[in-house]
Amino acid sequence: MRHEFKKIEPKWQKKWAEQEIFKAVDGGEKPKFYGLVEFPYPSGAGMHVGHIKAYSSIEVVARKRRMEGYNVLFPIGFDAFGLPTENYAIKTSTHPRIITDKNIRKFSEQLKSVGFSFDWSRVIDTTDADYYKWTQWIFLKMFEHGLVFRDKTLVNYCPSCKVVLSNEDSQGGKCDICHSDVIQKSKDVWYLRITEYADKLLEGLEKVDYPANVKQQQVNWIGKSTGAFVNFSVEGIEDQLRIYTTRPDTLFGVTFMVIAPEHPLIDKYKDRIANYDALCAYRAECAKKTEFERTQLVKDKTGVCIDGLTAINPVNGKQIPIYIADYVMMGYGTGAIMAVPAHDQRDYDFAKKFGIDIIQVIQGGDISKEAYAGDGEMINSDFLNGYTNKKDSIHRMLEEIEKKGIGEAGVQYKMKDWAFNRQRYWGEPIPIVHCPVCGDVAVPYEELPLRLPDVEDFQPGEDGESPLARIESYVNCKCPKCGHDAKRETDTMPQWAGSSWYFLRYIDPHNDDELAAMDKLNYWMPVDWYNGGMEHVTRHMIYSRFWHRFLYDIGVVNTKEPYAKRSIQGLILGPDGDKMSKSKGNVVDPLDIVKEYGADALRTYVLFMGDYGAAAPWNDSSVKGCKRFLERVAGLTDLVTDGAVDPDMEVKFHKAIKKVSSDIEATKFNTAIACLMTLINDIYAAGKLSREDLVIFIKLLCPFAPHLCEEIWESIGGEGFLSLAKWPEYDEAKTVEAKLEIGVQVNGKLKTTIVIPNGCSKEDALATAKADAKIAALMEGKNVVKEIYVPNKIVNLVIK
RNA sequence: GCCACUGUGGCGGAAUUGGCAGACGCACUUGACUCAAAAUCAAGCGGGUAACACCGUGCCGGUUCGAGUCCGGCCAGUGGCACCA
Repeated sequence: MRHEFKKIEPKWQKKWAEQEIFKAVDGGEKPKFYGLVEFPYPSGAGMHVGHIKAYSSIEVVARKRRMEGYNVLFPIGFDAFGLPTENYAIKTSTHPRIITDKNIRKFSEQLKSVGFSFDWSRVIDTTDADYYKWTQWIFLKMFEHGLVFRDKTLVNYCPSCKVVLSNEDSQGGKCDICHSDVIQKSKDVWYLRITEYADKLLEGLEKVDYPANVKQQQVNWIGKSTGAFVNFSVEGIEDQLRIYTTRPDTLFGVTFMVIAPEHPLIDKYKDRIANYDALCAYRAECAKKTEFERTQLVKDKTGVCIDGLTAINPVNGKQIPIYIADYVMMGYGTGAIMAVPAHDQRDYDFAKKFGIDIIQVIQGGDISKEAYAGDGEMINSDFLNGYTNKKDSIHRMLEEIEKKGIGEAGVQYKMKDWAFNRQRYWGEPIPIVHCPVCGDVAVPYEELPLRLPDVEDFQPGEDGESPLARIESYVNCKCPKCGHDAKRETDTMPQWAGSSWYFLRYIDPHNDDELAAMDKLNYWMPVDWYNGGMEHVTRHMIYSRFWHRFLYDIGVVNTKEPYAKRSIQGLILGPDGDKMSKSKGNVVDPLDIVKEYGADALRTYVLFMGDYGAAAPWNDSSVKGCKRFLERVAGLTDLVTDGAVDPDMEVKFHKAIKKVSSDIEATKFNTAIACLMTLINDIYAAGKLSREDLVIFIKLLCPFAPHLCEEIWESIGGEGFLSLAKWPEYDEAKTVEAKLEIGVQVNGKLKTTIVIPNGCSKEDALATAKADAKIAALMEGKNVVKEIYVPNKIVNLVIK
């Protein structure tokens, strides 16, 4: 048979669609498998080869599971709210709804042309009011449970996109969307109290099957530290200066304190501060710096001493000066620190610059040169002197602190609360009404969805106001509580909202009464296997785990964690080895590949190109290699002959079933395909194969190249769809050859190989080895000191 | 600076976890077929040698009968976090 991919690929795609063979059924006797891939953002550029690689892994697993007799849910949808579409809408004066619909159509066609076995009856679109109704519903539930709050604070603001960004969206001080510098701006911000879930998010990681580096990154992101809050009294004022430290046991080494430039203490006591103007000038200077500049680790510390406020060290009564400096951040801890220059490099640099005393309290290092952060005996520390164990000295100091009532043990997280509003049009409207009498009032649940009104102009306001703010009919409303004239919140939710729960909606996508029915959730959840990119490990995954855990806590879902298992795909780089980008002109369009080599070749190649988790450059010639392989597969039909079973070939097939099966589970798709290539080489070398063996071969290949395998199945009179046929099984006893070739070493160096029967005794193996002419020559006139035989693996003779 | 990972032919990458390094694919070379080219088929393909020997998994050392794999110390690179108190 010839491999006419242009003819057979559309043919089978049509048949699968018509007979809906990938449609998931809720419930039943079969075991369930819920495979999930990160749904695409339907950009105008269309599908990227990266999408193909990302989806092909779970595609292969889902197809294998179906053949193994599972009831499989493998859905797809579109994460369609967001800035790129809105920016395109502004540029082209086209409504984002029109653009989104067009892009979704294009994406769907493209996905279908690759033959992915998605259940197309469950497609969701986050911009569909029937969908975002439930996004809003979850938000209101969080509001109801005190997880939503509003604050006027300094936020990350992108002056180019005119939008407030979360920390996650402004990593490195650059806007995640347009990459311009993010500035700090005082704004009214809606927050989700994700920090309240920090411990639950950490705890949840213990039971899930994520790659170790993924877990590690999430742990780092949450950034839990344990330490103590200590209150320092300040001479002449009522308020205490509260600090957070991880080393309360170094309290005797405190020689100054530092507060963040934005610390409220300064304005509160400006009358007592002699150099208030200088402090304000310094503060203005800091505000000009971008977050990025400010967080650069610099030796050259800046700051100003507060003239008029002096703190008292609560353990020894010493007077200590207070500085403001921008190396202390308002956003972490209490925005104030006790500085121990002897044992913290930042404090050390600051003390050196400002000529402040450095008191060593931990023995070790050379503090004339740098701070000592290691362990050692406590010195100059009164009752702590002589302690050598960090844990013990911290414990002892905490006792003292609590006894004196000057503080308490506490924890801190690097993770901050989630800034949740955006001053943009193309997002879920935040269902809150501002009433002059009642304050912030939730839109009643029965009024959901709160629909996004149509507007003509999507341009954000100059002062960073949402385009919705200009629509009076939308803004002006009555308070749902008291009926007073009120105004709607006009900001929308961030891009991450819709993707924080989408996997739940696939389970029950058309339910008008609930986000998903509990019996269906009970059946399908958790997601058994979720594949995606490393870039979503700290944002989307943390957010969705947070939402899911909240929904669990209020009894809406049945599992604490949404994803039982996570895998990560590596990037596909351009043929030049650089990251693919339009500007570099090294982008590969998957549709071009489908046209030239076929969907099966494309699918096979993206999984064959290398270690699935690692980045690898695209190589057109290698795609050709995969196409060549598929042509040889098609040619197998011409080799089918009746006849006796070839025992060598039988072992090869059983080994292949075993390897392909286990490699798929281990995301080692490259070696699974290589194994089939080796097998086909062996078949061609033999020049024939049985019909039964051909069936095994196409079953093993079917998850990778389903169109061709279906076509072969049909051509040899197979019944029904191969995609639903039974996955082959192997017999462990038949995976081992009767005779094995093993290496023979002399003094640890390989000299030759011998053939021995499988499971042969040490004596026989050694005798065979010694009988070998080459080995015999090497042993001539030498004594054998040691004889090693590792069964079925190696013989090593140590001679002198 | 901190955390995690990686380093193997001309290239992408294998190596049952301590047991024949380089599977499989690409590229390349030679031959067959062809008027010719492409495609296909056959053979070869780490270095070295006429052939052996021998040398080879970033570098230095160690453990072991045996190390790509384990240990110690470097070097280089990737990803993430980052004045986090």
